[in-house]
Amino acid sequence: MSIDRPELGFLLNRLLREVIEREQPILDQHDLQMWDYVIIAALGSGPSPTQNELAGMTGRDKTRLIRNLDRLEERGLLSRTPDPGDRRNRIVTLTADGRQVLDSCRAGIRAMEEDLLAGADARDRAGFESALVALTRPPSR
Amino acid sequence: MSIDRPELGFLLNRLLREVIEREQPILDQHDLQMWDYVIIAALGSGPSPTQNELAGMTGRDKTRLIRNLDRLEERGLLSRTPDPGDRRNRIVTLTADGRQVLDSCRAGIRAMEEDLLAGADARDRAGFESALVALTRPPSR
DNA sequence: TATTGTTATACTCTATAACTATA
DNA sequence: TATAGTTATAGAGTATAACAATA
Repeated sequence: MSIDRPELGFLLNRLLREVIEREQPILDQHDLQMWDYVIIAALGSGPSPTQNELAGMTGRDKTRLIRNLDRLEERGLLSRTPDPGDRRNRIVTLTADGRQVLDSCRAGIRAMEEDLLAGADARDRAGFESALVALTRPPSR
Repeated sequence: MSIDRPELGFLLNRLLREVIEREQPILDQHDLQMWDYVIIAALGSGPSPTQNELAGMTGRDKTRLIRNLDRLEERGLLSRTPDPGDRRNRIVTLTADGRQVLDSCRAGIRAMEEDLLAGADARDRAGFESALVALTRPPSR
């Protein structure tokens, strides 16, 4: 049985907007749009992907990804190099500068999350994070 | 201290999209868009508001609200009547048909949520719902 | 012929500003 | 003059299709 509460969609929407609003000033410090951050965060969590793979990882359409990559490359935060194995592909890699910006954002965001989650009961919070991870993992679909 | 997990924004975004995806077939059954449902849900949870108040309640811009109200009124799910006290205002009220559609959607959504939340450990789930409500309530701002 | 990256086009959604009627 | 509701216009964001290079 469940507690009586507003619908999940309402609650999740409200909370996500709160998170986005709190992340904005952090990203602004590095002159990053939300999609820029999603992209460099994806690049910082594994081996360098092709643009196509990066599009799949981030959920951004491959045609819309390009503008972001252009800007980030011009700022020296990432580089695009042809794949020697298949020269149709371009491999996207985070530069040292890009890594530094990513780490700085991550630290700021982690601190923001700590502050936000402090608003919940400590025991509830543990269940919240655990369930959130479990529910987000796709059930073998 | 927190468990090691992806960022809140990532998790909340993924879960919200899952919820929206699962709600879509329910709303489709009643030929409702997401905003239509948000609107009739707001109308079903208190005294009949003016269009301006309804815009504030739902977060929808008052100019964009109008198209939704036009469609819903034409379908007989709500009515707009001039406020006798201030004839600039139009008071929006759910009709009996609108109430019936709302109740049907709510039942379907509640069942969907039960199914979705079954994917989490029962104890975690209690903390999840409790923390979600607590974190969504604006801290006196 | 199929695929990657790219560009161009059309379409949708959103934001802003005007208009009317009431106050 | 100011406000609620409405409409119209311009801008941003998005989807789709075409193109060049490579396989």
